[in-house]
Amino acid sequence: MKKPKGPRLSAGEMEILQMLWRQGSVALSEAQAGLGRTIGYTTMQTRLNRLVEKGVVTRSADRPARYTAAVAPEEVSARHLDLLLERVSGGNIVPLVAHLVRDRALSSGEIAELKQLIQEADRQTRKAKDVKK
Amino acid sequence: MKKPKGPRLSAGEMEILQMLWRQGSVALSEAQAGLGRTIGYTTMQTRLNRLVEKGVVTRSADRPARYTAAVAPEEVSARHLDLLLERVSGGNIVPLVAHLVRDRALSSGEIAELKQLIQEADRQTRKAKDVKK
DNA sequence: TGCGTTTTATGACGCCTGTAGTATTATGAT
DNA sequence: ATCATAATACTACAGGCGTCATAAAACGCA
Repeated sequence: MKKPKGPRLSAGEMEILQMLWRQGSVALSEAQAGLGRTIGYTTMQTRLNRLVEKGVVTRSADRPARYTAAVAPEEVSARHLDLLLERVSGGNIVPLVAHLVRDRALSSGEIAELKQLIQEADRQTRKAKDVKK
Repeated sequence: MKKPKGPRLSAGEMEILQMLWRQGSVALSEAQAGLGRTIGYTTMQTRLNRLVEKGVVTRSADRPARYTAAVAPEEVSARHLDLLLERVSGGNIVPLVAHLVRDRALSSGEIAELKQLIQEADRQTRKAKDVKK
């Protein structure tokens, strides 16, 4: 299994990436407008180009060039999350989940989904144990 | 409720903070040694001092000054996690938890704890609904 | 073809962070 | 009191990122 372990992305760079994930593929002008707040046209240009140099965004060759995210949200987010997990609780997921579900209003639907997830994990665990034993 | 919303902390700064959380309170020399890898003595000095200026670390007045984290791990981590949550799934915790429990070997104990957590959240949800209705 | 508009390319600047060298000051042992 | 050592202060510098201005090039329409 390869571990690309892409370059470090700052908060601001994540902001751009999110926008690209939302919009799909954008021209410079659209990118500028598509970002929530307002920044200079050439600022967006610079930032996008730097992302391209980093390899996380691609730029089309056609005239009004279109910028597209070259990395999947899951990919980037997973790395971030794993890092955070390591930091906050040494890889232990329970405290993390605890924080997530505590002090937060969950809908019945979400509760159901969560139960589902745990149930699945439970099955996996049991299966693995059977094999090992 | 106040929202201190501490200053932005880089990965490197988190590295220092973690060390302080582990060690409790350290002198400069200990800090240098306590970090996993090796960096210059004055480098650690500069970095710690900058953290002090930011208010996330305190320095004692006595001679070999002792540096101590001024923020709790939960505090910082919670902020990071909430940011990540916002980024990765627009505040939706289910996909995040999904990633956490999927592709990861959980012990039976962990499974139990997770079930417990969901159960609790479930109770909260029902109670709230009763009140509202 | 000429000209205004849009797109792209470059260059600049300041702040933050990691890195560390050098200078100064306090301590402690003799 | 003196001198080596340890601790602290001060200075410097480079690379990354956010910000943009200005210059150049390509387009499209009259």
